[in-house]
Amino acid sequence: MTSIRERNRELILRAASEEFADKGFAASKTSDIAAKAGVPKPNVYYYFKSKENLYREVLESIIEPLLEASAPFNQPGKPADVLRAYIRSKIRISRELPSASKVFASEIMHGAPHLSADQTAQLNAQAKHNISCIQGWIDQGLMAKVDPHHLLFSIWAATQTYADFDWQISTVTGKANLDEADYEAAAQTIIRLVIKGCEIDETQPSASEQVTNT
Amino acid sequence: MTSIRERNRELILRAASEEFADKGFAASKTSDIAAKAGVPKPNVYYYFKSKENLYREVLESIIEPLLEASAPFNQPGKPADVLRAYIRSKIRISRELPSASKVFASEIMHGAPHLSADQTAQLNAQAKHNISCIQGWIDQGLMAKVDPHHLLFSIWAATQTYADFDWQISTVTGKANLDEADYEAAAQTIIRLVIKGCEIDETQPSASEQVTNT
DNA sequence: CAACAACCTGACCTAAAAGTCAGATAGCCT
DNA sequence: AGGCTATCTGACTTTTAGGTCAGGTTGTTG
Repeated sequence: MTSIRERNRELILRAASEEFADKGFAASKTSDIAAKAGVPKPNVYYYFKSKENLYREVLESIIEPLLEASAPFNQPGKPADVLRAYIRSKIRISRELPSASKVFASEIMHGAPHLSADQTAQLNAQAKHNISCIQGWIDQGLMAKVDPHHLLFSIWAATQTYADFDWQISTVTGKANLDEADYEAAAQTIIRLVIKGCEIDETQPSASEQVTNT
Repeated sequence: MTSIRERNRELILRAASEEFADKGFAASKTSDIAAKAGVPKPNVYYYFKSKENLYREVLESIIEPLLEASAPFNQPGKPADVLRAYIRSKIRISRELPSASKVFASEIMHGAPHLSADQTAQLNAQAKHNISCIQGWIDQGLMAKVDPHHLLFSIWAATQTYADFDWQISTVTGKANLDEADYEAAAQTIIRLVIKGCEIDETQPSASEQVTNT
């Protein structure tokens, strides 16, 4: 059993996630990560070749959950149902993987210098798919003409914010940690904004009623 | 005229904003900032005592614009008008002060370790005011019962995202830089979500029609 | 119970980047 | 002009943190 290896890698990865989330890549010290994980510094280098490698593994750990959050878009469904499920997935990630979420956000903020071309492509492809899915709904007259790009940006931002800006959220709400009810209220607020915002205006003729040109 | 001083400070501050926004505080080198500003490194230390000081000044530069963005909440107005104006102010900041915005976001993400107690208090007081303003509208039956905290968080997130996650926005939209029309579309999308989301449901009795209990 | 591999560790090395300084130069005021 | 202050600068010091290594310990397998 190589469970020593797995256990230690896990400990270090977890410590690294928190440290990178707290301070960012550059400001995090491998010695602090080692201390937090309860192992001597050279062990960090024994299991992960370098600080950058360690960082990349942390980053990698969030990619799959992020892609999976788009699952609702990958099967047919009514706009409101898909969007609702998507928002809930996104909020769940912010809640359950706050450190990795923050690391990812920080990475994106600085231009994704550590993301591989492949990872970028995967995320981008999924985004493109979600956008065309929304555009399809609009074209079919199933939802209002809300710019799909900006709609998605708003959903990403509103859901990510619970991981990324947890300090601000804590400060403003006065709670050190949000509980189940808070996350539920957050999800419901975002869902309401999105679903109401996507509802077809009675005054606006739906696309399907309009003449199609070219 | 001490315009040499002012000019140089300005050059360095601008370079520092960009550098800190791009790479974050820890990963930014004072020598790079100096190079970008076109001055020798010791001049950076001559005008600003330390890297941290320089950072704090960059950070400070965004506080006032941020507080000012809440101006619509500080004068009477209908919910929809106030929220619309607020969203436009926020988007304008993301567009016109992208670097400082990013530095601020990064600072908040990492728990605001460089913000003074006073600055924190000011920002928090304004947030509290905006929240109670929204709560007031709800109590008066002027808008739907949307949790004011989460509503604000969503607005902050959705508007900030155009500065913070510009890389993502560029990648997904395929445009290196957003133009006037893109920002207008962004503003309109967010405004639509917020305003529709805050509209009173016909099925839900307004607060003013309900019995008040202590 | 060897002997082989995996794992652990304190002490060390090195590079990079923050910060300093002594002395040069330029602007400004009387 | 003379002198006083502000500004500039190359070369230097110091600190910090990433990374290494030789040798020890522990586990595992025939």
